[in-house]
Amino acid sequence: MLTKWLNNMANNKKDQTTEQRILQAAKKVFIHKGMAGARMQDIADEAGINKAMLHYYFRSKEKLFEVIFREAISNFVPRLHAIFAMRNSLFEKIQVFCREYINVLSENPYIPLFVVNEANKQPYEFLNTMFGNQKPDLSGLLLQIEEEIQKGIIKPISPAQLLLNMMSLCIFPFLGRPIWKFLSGMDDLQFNFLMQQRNDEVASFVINSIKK
Amino acid sequence: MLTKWLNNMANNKKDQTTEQRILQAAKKVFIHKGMAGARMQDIADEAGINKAMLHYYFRSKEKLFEVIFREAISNFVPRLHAIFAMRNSLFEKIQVFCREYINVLSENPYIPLFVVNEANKQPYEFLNTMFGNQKPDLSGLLLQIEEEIQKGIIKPISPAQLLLNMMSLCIFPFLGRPIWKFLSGMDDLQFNFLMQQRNDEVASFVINSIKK
DNA sequence: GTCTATAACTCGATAGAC
DNA sequence: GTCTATCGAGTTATAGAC
Repeated sequence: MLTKWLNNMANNKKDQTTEQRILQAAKKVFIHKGMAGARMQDIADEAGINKAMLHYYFRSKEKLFEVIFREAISNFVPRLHAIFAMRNSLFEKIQVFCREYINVLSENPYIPLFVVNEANKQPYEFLNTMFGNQKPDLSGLLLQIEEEIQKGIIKPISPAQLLLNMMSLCIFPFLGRPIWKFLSGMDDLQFNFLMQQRNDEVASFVINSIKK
Repeated sequence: MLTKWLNNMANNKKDQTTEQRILQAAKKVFIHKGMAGARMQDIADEAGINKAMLHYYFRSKEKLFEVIFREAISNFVPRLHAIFAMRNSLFEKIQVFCREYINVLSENPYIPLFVVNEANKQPYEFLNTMFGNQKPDLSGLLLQIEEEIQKGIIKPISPAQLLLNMMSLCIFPFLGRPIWKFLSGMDDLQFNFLMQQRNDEVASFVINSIKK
């Protein structure tokens, strides 16, 4: 057990357990090709093992996919819930929303494409599973926006549009990354720098737009 | 020929040629399931014809996909090029950019997911084909932003971030549509209304944020 | 042009030796 | 635990009658 744990700590391929190598390979292949496009053979090749081993460890392609997916969102969804449940001033909320969102996605840059694809195929079923049958409650935030407009603190704007704007600004770059790199000619290093910079700037961009 | 043309004009299924019905069905299925997830049987069923007819008209699944895709972007890409090539004031440019972008995508709401997916699989090859080996030139717009900041017309902002913001605000809603519908509880009608409203509001949102 | 039947192939899954 | 070999379901693609 200790040996296994020690092995787990090493990132070196040779020191990884087969199970870990499979998980790492599957993640990569599923992200690039999606559930339908991914082949067990691709995953086996990527992991440098035999196809039969995949079934030995995870029984089926579907189960393997599920493990990957649950691991990916297990850390992600609670943080989303937390963001929507916060009780701060609107400007603070916007700041935390953007920072947390971009941080979470920077750590898991493949999640947006993954989620967007599955959600497009099986919206209700997939998203329900993803959010553990408990969808984040937007109404608190939407109501707060409404109130701040009434009070004259921010400029009039449709609360739904404002929230959609925030989501767009935080999520899109991770979906459009290859397109942006192609158009701008940036390399990975430059793109990552852009994302880091963005972490500070997005909230300001939103707040600048609505503050009086 | 005239008869065929007249047939083309009718949207009624019975008056369409088999070829048209296949294309329409294929579009629908490919959008919902992606290239890998789509089944020729699904397309045949959707078109109300036999599977063999698909091959009679388009030889292979790959060729059919290609036809759908080329048709989809043939109208799309030139308009993108035009947007970047415009010679107006920055605020006018932002307005046209957002309006044109959202208009184009409202007419082809499936393109973003399509492009984002393909671009993630084969960035360079795919995007080059898509843009006809002639990538839109961002530098004009980026330079103009730089200049307006120097002149003190707009607040300081990284030109790249500003452009990425505009793209995010215009494109993301079409990718995140099912997620947004799930979270907000909106139906298709409400969502489409949101997009129409957005057409007017996005440019204002951007301009509000950067104008002094 | 359209259909039925079936060949050819891909891919997930399993059996069984080591 | 790991491998090779192979099965069987599901799919793309084609042959051939009408």
